[in-house]
Amino acid sequence: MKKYSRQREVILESIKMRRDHPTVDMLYEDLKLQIPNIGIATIYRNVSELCNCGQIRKIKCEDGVYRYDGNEENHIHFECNNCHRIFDIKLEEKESTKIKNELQNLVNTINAEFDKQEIMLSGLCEKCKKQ
Amino acid sequence: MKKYSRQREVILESIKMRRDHPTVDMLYEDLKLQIPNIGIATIYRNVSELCNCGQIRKIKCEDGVYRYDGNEENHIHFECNNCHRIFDIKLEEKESTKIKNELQNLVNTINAEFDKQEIMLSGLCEKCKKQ
DNA sequence: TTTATTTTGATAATGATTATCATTATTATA
DNA sequence: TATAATAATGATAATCATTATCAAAATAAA
Repeated sequence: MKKYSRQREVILESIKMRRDHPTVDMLYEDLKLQIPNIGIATIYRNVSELCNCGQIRKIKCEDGVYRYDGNEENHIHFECNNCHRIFDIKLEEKESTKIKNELQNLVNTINAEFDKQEIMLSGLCEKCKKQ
Repeated sequence: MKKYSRQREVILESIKMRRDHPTVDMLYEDLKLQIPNIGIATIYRNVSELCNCGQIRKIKCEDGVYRYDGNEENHIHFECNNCHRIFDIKLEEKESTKIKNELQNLVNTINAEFDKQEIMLSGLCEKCKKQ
């Protein structure tokens, strides 16, 4: 049974708003401004819950700290090896289904049932490659 | 300057041999049989080094623990949501270049410089979907 | 062989995440 | 509406993978 909480609402709203793939700590710093006595454990609990019910995505980065993503568009991720920011690369509908089909075919080769995908690219972002 | 060590040699050999994407702990348990007094810090140090020089790959799984992969073939990963094993899905040369080209095009849309990719799929493996 | 340098193993420190638990907030019911 | 039942919170302790430290051992160079 899911019970309403203002904390969960504010956490979800913040993640959906932001495009910088925040860590729990980043969310904590930000949300303290709205709910000064919010506990960091509450944020851990809720991002975990929100991932489970598919409202946000968890992404694993090079530094090993989880980041959270509320972008609902079809997209893949690009992490810069230098500044370690994560960029969303939007997929057009056509591209997205094309990639999904290719991946589905690959999954068929091991007779598995395909559910989710996470494509993480890395290299140098536009800014960092100019140095 | 890289100095030889038997430990590093044995660690690399074990990772290249295995196809089960071992964690550091799994490697530790195994390698103790060959080098009984090996320290777990030595394994951490060396897998990290071997990743940096591109001899093996590090993969991040759902449980947050790093696993290591010495498979040199072009492949992507599939993690079973039930048994949490990780399967390699081999890419034929043609497929591999096709995917790389598609990803290259996507990276171009954000003007970044493409270096590496990691495609992680998930769902149910052949065995687990039969239950 | 001697010296310089790197690696090792043991272990302490770190840091992100999870577990615990009394208190508080939300929902259901009388 | 008041009360009981249940779930969520905040504080903090516990966990656990990984990293840092450092004296001793191994390797390479002189």
